[in-house]
Amino acid sequence: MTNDPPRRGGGPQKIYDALKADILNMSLAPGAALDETDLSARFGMSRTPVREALQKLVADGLATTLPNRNTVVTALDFESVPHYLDALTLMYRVTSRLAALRRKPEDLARMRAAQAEFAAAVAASDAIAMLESNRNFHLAIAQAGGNRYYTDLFERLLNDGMRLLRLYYRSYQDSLPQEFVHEHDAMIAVIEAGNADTAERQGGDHARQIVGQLQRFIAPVLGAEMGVNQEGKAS
Amino acid sequence: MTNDPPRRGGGPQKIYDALKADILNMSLAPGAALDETDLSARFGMSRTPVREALQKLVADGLATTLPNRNTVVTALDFESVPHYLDALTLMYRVTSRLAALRRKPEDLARMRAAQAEFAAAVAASDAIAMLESNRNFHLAIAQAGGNRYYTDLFERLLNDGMRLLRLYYRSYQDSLPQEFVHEHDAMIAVIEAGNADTAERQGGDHARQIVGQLQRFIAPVLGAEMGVNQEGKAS
DNA sequence: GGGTGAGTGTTTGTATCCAATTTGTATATT
DNA sequence: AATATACAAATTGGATACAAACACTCACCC
Repeated sequence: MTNDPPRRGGGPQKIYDALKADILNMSLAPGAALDETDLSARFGMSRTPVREALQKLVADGLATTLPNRNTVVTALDFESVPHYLDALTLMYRVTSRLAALRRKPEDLARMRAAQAEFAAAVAASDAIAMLESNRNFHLAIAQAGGNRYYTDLFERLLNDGMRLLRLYYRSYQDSLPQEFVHEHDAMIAVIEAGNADTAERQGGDHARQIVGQLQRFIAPVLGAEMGVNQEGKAS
Repeated sequence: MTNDPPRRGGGPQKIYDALKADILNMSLAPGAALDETDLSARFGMSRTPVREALQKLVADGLATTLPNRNTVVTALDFESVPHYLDALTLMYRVTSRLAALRRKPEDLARMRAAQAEFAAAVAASDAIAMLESNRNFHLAIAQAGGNRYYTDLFERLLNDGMRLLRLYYRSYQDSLPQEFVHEHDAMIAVIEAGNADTAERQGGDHARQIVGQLQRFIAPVLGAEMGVNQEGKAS
């Protein structure tokens, strides 16, 4: 039993992974400061690997920086949401179609593993695990298509989706719908059968549901119903 | 007349810009080593900004690195060319359609400026300037569409395309075709007119031409015609 | 000739230090 | 009270130093 010390080079990745997870599940809020000196103390490393990790987060669009200013978690920019949803819808269709055309047995195994985690998270009402495994499930579909240009874009879209949907589910007290479990199962079956047209349609439908979720999220709760004629009196 | 010293923070960007240009025009060949210590000496800066620039190139896919190994210029991977062309074709259509739907006057001005540089480069038989201005022209079209998810992917595709097409034109002694100048003019007119269907079709046609160029590049020159019956005697 | 180990040189990853820039706070002025 | 100014503290950008990891060469052995 050898206890080899870790080889050099893993520091930045460890910091990156931890911060990325916090950003994606909204533990680190949009606009939150990512201080080199704080993070250096928190992870017990010098600022050099911290800076490298932050640069990677910036490259991924998860953090934003300006010269001589501290790095912050990237905002969820309302103006870009329609652009996001447009690209998400297209890429759900593209990745699903390609997965149906090109998937291999090991791709299906990866989808099924992620789906099992998704189902377990839904059963446990664990919203964060659900969002992570959902992301991993759809990423596995994209990877099955084998085109890294599409996969990279889709991964960025899934990352942004995780943050947006965290808001959505949090506003519904993390109540998770079981029908998505069935939908994922159906997706796997169609991709396995190589039915590209149906896969693409399913992908598009799935994206439309996300559009609906985000539309519900921004729907007014009280504004149209709350009486404003008398101070402090709700009608 | 004040001679202010440059503010801090521009070092990495300067290195990045210089290396990126060299990578895109194939002055820096695929696989070429990007040594921190060499570059530190070349740019007259410490390794810290060099490392930052290299990390950005890695994030852009233009350089590739492994732990404790030097960074190299990313290979032009033959296996991914069909994936590349698939994504390129789709994204030419998407960006052209969006540009026709959403362009503003300043977008058109930017397209026209890039197109003027393209025409001048073609007239001067300057292949590198032609490839750069072609990239800038098509990027301006993508930016006119206003969706940064599409623009980012398209920019990556245009970068890779610059490297591939550099090979193509170099193998034709940098002979540049005039008809692309007319095609770009036609694209601008259609986008200005807001004709999304025609714009999309033009985008797809343009991509198909690039497919044709790369197919010609890999066509055998001698293999099918050169006699091999007698040593050293060509038939 | 081929394989192995030791020694040397080079490069990379990280820590530490220095200096520029920004931010926060205290004090003075209106 | 509001604003301006001065100063200190904190953070970032970059340089330098140290050590781990790798590449290369040479000597030795089979």
